[in-house]
Amino acid sequence: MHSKVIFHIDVNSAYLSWEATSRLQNGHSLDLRTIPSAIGGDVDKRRGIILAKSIPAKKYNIKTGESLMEAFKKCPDLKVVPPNYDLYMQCSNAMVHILKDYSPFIQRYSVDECFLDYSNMDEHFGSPVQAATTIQTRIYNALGFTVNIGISSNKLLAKMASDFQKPNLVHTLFPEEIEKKMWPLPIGDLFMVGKSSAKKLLNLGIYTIGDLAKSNPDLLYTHLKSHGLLIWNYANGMDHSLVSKESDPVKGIGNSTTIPFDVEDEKTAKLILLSLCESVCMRLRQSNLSSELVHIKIKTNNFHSYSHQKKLLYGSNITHTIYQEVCLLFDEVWDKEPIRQLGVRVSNLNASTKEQLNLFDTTHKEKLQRLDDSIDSIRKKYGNEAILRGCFINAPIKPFVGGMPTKDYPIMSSLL
DNA sequence: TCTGGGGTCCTAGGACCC
DNA sequence: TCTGGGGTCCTAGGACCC
Repeated sequence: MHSKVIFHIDVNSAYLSWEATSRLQNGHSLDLRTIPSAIGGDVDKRRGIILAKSIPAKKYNIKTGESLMEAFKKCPDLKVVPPNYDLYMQCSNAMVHILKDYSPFIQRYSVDECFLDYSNMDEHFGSPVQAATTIQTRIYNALGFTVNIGISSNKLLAKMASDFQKPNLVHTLFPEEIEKKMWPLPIGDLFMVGKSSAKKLLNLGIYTIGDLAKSNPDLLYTHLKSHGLLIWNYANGMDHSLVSKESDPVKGIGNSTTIPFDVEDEKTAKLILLSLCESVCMRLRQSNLSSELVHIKIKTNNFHSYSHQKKLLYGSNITHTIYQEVCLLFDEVWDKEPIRQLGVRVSNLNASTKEQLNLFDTTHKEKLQRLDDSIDSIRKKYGNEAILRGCFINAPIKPFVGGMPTKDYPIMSSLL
């Protein structure tokens, strides 16, 4: 009847569930999911926002993205725990490992969300709802956390369905159910309708997803350009994107950091930029890529952001080279306002080849490249802070800033 | 005492070329 | 004195996602 059957698997309150599960496995008796709790950053380091919350915390109207201070005002007893990204990656991998038993077509959409193509699989694991229920139970029994699973004939509808009532539920949203299940929802619930689009739509008298579906696409184009047509299609349940096994090639690599204090001098700013370049360039090299476009971003202490970018004549992944370009960009654009956050990003990526180094200055560049290679291998062996540039000694700056998605974690069950 | 960090895609405006 | 239009590339900024 349905040509395709797509599942969207979404971990309920992922960071918080994973932390709760991990604590139970490590002998804690309290389940964080049963009390008002949240995963949050460090207030002292000016990173104090809510990253995830428990369902009891949700009842206090605590929202992801708001500051811890606001959250404490709503719920003084809120239990806040710092994030642990390594744990999240392990849990995510363990879940995918299970999902692979039910279809070869799985797309990791984020650390806590997957699409799975269940088309023509009924004879193996039963009807879509039966299979989804089986998957849910297996994940809970093996790994200790709950997921919502949305089922439909395309990815958009499956994703919308997994967002219905939570936790630990399976929902369908086939095209014939759109009118009843999706159209009454407020416009902001639609995938790809954020704050800004919602505001424009409200001004046009469009309040629900149904209103949007029935609106005139020409009008939408006038006010929201191509994005208007995209969300009109979504409101009508139309999406033809495929569950893609291979993850898209990386388009860019970046790291940014909020500094615990306002930076008012060039020297400190450049130290931070160097530490960002260290992590960005190491990631570049690990992917065997080089970059032809370097980009920096500055956020001031009053939250004004601006950026600057530059094309390179030749691709590079050498820390020293990228750092020099970053410094030039910084000098060209910094307006001397106190800095809260700095970011470095590289894009226009190509497979790195050593040939481009032969054009000129060969010995110098080869030396730098060998330096990077040795630093990389030391860090790989002994950790990112095992080796650091002399300028970081006695400086109040971490010599290596930035998260790196780490691969090849053992699956979780082997840790339990 | 406010307000993270990792991404992708789109658009407007200017430069430049024919 | 007036005054084309098509195309591409580049940049900065904004919107959206998790």
